[in-house]
Amino acid sequence: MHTKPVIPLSVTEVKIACSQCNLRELCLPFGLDPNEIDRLDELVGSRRKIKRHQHLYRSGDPFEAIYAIRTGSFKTDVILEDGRDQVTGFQMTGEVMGLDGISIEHHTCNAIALEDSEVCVIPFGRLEELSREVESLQHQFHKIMSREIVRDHGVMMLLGSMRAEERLAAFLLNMSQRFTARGFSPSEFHLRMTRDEIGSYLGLKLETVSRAFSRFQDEGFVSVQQKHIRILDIAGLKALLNHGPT
Amino acid sequence: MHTKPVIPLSVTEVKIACSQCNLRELCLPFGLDPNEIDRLDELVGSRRKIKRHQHLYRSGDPFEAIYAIRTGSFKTDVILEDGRDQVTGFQMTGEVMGLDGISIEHHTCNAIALEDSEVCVIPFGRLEELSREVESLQHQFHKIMSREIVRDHGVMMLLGSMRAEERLAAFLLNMSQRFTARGFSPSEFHLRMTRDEIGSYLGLKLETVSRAFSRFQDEGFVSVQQKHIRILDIAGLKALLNHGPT
DNA sequence: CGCGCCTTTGAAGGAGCTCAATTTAGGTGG
DNA sequence: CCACCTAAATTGAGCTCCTTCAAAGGCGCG
Repeated sequence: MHTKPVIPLSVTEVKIACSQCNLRELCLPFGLDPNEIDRLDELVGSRRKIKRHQHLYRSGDPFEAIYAIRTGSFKTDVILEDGRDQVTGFQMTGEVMGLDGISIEHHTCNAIALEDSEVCVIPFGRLEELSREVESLQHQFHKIMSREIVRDHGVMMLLGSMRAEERLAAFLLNMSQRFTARGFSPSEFHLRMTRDEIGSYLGLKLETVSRAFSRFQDEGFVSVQQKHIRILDIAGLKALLNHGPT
Repeated sequence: MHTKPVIPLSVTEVKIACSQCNLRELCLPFGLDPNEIDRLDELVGSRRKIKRHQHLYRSGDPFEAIYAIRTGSFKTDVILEDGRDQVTGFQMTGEVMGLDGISIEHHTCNAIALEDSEVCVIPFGRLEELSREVESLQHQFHKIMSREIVRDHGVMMLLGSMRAEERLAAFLLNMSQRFTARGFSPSEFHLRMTRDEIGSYLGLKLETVSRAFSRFQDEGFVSVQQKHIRILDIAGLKALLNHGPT
């Protein structure tokens, strides 16, 4: 231990700054000038690594910070007293988690890593402080919260008025779009969640999800190999959505 | 007309101030000291009356302000290209509408009055401005946005994993609770929305809603006379929720 | 390489939907 | 003030889509 070699700056120890982060266009720094980003950097003190299947936070935990995903992905879920649970969202890099906790100063859902992941910890009190000084940060934060509300409305729409195959098509198109926004292929990606988790999110049983995947494959819309998805006919999937019931 | 008697201050012309508003405990002024409330008052310039079935705003309208309900009630809905629509929420006095518009600077849903109503118009730019100066206002605004997210998660839970009767029970209990918070009876109230609108919100057809109401009445949980509801057995309704599927 | 978890697929059953008829309430005009 | 008229609500019967229950296959991880 005493002979540990002196490495001036190991790669993993390099301070990861918002200004250097390639996710800044999706995340809190969006719209800030370099000076302001530096101030945000000071605020984002620590980062946390979360292993697959581990909780970032649990429902009931005191709320202290929000989290931006640097690497990996998460699901959030809500659990009822009787044991039923529902996945309320899947989060990807650059997305912010924990906003639900502001309301009652405790988290109201669980955040669980779908793969080994890393998040930036953003102490909420200090974020409010800084956003009182930096207008563009304040506005971007409000946009992020609002976006979450809009997203939730979309899910309500999906759960309330779409058939099983429409829900899955909407889900796949949404994933595709988010992968695209991160510089990945729009048509080929790897789902990190199980059929059961997709089903929970979409208000369907895992068997129904599996059957819908099979059906999409038979129809030539996608190629499905377990969690590996290749979209062959985006227009076809979109068409499924706009035809309404029956 | 010319002989109109001079009334120094007619009741309807009195400036309605946040500081005087009996909804302030539910609304934006919550947690502010009298001085701060006065500053908020200056910001809430105008009020708008909206007649039953009229729109407060429409999806696509440019976003300029958020709205706090002074009297009456509203529904918000989202409409898809294919014509399907879904009610995303019912809003009561003291609740804030329009938060979805912040994200893309346009409203993303319609807000429609369920009865003749009045709202306080809160210009959003000025709200951001003032909340940079008034910490407690900033925090209360964040709480209100967060509450909306939590509420939406609850609806997702309901739509994704509850049976028809559970959904209606949850809906009734939620209404009861919100009426209570406004000083009305927890057990007797008048619904302002139709069965069709309830159904849309709960992801059910209006016939299913109607049948569930009838069933609740047969079981002695509630007394239903069209829109007039009397809850006879709150515990019974709550028990419906905690029994899970099957 | 074996075990467990995830996924796929089949068959039967049920919750909620669709279609349809009737009743009721509330608003309007004579 | 009452009759009318339309919108909303109730109720029934058959059907559909999704669920449930069950079994087998496959992938990945230790």
